[in-house]
Amino acid sequence: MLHDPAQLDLMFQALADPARRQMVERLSRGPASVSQLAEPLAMSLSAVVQHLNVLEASGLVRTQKIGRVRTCQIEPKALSAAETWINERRLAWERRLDRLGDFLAESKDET
Amino acid sequence: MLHDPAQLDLMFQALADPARRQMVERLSRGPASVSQLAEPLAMSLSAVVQHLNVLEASGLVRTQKIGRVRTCQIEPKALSAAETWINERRLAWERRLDRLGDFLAESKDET
DNA sequence: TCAAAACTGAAGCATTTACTTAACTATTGA
DNA sequence: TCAATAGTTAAGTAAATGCTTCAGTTTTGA
Repeated sequence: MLHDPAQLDLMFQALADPARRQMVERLSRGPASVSQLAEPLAMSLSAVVQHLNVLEASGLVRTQKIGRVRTCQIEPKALSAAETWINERRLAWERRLDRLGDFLAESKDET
Repeated sequence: MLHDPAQLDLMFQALADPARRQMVERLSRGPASVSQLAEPLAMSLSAVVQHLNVLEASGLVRTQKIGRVRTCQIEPKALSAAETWINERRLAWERRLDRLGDFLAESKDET
């Protein structure tokens, strides 16, 4: 599950659009309806729904419809998958730089 | 600089492709030439160069050409911009959930 | 009851993406 | 010197993206 390439594709792709990031920012401050998400965005409601579908497919956002209102909220776990991938890369190159540092320090000692 | 939407677009877009993530993973273990990056990928060298251009434009990767070999390495600072954005969202909803928890606890007291 | 509110879905369109092949330019090692 | 190596660039293409408009469907409040 974790590290599924296709899952990460969808996640990063979802975050690669400013409108969708804005929607995620809004939702990180609390649940919202589709209309509320649309309000600050300069595009049709239809376009917002399409962005929302992308976010939902990526697992970043979960929605439930009650009556005629669809309420959206962030799925915290999903975001951490992206975070984990980035952290692992960072760890890898930090470890590498440490080893490199050690190597250089040793080389210096050997003069 | 930090939080520049266009910059984040490029970054997340760059990470939204499995081939490019694989290249980043390879580079997080140390510098590599274009051919070395291409070796595990089932696509033409030309395609790899194009992916590399995307990574370079996003700021995630820096390259320098010496002789006929282009050597590529990760730009650590760039990755942390994406990390920061994600962390801020996580912080926002964690704070919100805390407040919500407090509110629910208080409501309970008031019975 | 019935118009307004809140979406939803389909079709169309311009742009971007992710490749391909092919032709090209430097560098280098024997 | 000169063929192999390493990469670059351009052109073409199929598919995906990010919108639009328009024509629905449910719900709901007066």
